Amino acid sequence: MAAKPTLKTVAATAGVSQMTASRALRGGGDVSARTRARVEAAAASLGYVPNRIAGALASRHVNLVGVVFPSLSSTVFPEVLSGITGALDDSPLQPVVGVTGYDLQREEAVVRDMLSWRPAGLILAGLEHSENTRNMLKNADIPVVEVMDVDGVPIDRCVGISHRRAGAMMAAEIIARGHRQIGFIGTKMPQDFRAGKRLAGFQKALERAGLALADFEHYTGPSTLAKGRELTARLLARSPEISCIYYSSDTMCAGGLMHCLAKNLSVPGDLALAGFNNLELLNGLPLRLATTDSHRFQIGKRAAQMVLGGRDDKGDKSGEKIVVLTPTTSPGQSL
Amino acid sequence: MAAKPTLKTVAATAGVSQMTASRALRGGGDVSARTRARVEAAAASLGYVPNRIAGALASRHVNLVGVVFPSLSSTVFPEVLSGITGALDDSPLQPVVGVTGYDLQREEAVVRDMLSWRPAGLILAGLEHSENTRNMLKNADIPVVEVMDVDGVPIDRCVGISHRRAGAMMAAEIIARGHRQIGFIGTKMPQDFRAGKRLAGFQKALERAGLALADFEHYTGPSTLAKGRELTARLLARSPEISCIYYSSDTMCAGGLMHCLAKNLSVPGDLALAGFNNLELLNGLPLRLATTDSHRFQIGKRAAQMVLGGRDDKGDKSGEKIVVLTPTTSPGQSL
DNA sequence: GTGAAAGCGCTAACAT
DNA sequence: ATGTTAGCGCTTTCAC
Repeated sequence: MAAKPTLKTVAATAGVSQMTASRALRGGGDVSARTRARVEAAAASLGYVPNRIAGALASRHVNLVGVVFPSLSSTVFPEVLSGITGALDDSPLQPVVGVTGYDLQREEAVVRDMLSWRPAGLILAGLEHSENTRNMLKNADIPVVEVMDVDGVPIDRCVGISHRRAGAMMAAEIIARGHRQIGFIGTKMPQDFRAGKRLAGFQKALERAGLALADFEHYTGPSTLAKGRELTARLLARSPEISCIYYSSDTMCAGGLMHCLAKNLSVPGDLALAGFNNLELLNGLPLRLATTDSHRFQIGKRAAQMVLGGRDDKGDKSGEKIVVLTPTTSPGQSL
Repeated sequence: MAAKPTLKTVAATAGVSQMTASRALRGGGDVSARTRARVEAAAASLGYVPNRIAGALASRHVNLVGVVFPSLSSTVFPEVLSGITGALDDSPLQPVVGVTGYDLQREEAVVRDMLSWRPAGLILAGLEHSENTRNMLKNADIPVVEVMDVDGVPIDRCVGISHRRAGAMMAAEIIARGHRQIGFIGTKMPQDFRAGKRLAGFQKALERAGLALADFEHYTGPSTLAKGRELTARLLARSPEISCIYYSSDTMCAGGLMHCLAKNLSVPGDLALAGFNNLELLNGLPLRLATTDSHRFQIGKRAAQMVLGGRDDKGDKSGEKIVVLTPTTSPGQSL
């Protein structure tokens, strides 16, 4: 097989200069219809695939947006991504995803790597980053959007909800329904800052009502039905007086419901349950679980719009730099 | 803020030539410890981020592996991705993900786009592609690995299971347990070739046993608990004689279980259920559902190894080009 | 161990 | 509407 054809080859085949071939293929500038057709035919016959590396180097424009997420294993971040993709779909930009595994050192490496490709913008989850990451991002000179969380000081732009507030809101719902013995099941906090903030907001609201958490369980790794079930069983075995459990994730909460189904506990009669995120999963359950919508799709969409609006070539540096969405709490049938 | 520092800036600051700075930063060749330290200090103080676009153009090496999946919304493809990431972790290569939405035209665009960045390899789901996609891939001159499915002719390399066989295997389990009135619930086939092949294998096995599908329901879009529940209800309402339903996804099957829980149907006494994939979700359910493990993590891992082994610089073109994994069927407690 | 020259494949800017 | 020149920021190659 011959060496990969370059623009030069295409131009020669079409009998025009490289520049004309370049223009013709990019559909831009003034190229006569006949010339364009000839160039396109040549490109097609040669199986020419443009080399964007060269193109990007020459034009100093890269139509890529870096997206850095802690994980893709729950449906949470893919939904944010789908908001991003949607907003980028009728733009020249394309998302490139990197995953950190909730590890700030790894995040630093991923961000460094993304920046080395000189993307048009960067979207990343959370406001907590290593010192080096923050510095790189500050000097990157591209729109940087931190998403999901607004409890903190963003580097550049930011879209999300207040997780402290989300926790406090659910606490209010729970307290209003008369629960006094309240348990919590959540991820080990240092890993997941947003879950930690929800718990903090939740506890603060309890305190203000003269209450405190009756008991809690922590876990590491991904949220699963099985873990939710198991930890619910364990928590209840140890603290049978608990009448309501707040989970840091809907998946865990659904696991709690599975425990109740298996043990014939009535919800919310014997045990009330509340989760977080408003995942699609909740729709098929035998009972509507209490949850708080985190507006993931919307967050992704707004973030992408911020990147689009914040690029050099746009004068639109005016747009909001911080967008605070309001978490929506629904009590369902489980409180 | 000053213009982004380049290698030239770093070299000047460190008082060495560009070449020496380049070598020092890449940790390669012969550079004295003192020189290296000076260069590193200069780079750090300037906040230098190397420009890989230039590096890639000059070296003609890109340490990226394109990964093209139909979707990231179920946990299926993220699990394959995690297998890929795991295998790539102690290599210089990094995955870059593209999503097609089960649309072959979009796949063509995504592949074209990826190839224009000259990745070191490409991993994509399925064996069905547009004519153009196949041609691009054939001429790409990099390892191309088609994953998930082995029922067909791969372009280059391939790792997966036979979905026809998976369907046939589950049919055998179901028939062996005496079911004769068997229903099917699955995605609209043209969209998802693998689901279609499972159904084909399933039906063929039924035929060989002198049976036929009693009834079926199709749906579009993602598999959800809610849809599983709803379609199960609809199917049973129309064909109450059905004693077993085969679903094209565990999520839908779990939705079927939710229907049974809500309607107080005993499983498998009143209705037997079988899904596909062996998703983590199954672990927390009140009952172990029958399923077939599709070995997603393993598939990702092997695919990444094939890319690593197939690169130009490796002589290892010897390795297997087609790896057929065996789907593992488990009847659980629902048949 | 270090440096100088050449060029990767394309596009911006300026001709014509 | 098309061509020419220069150069993007780095690495390869070869020289010392």
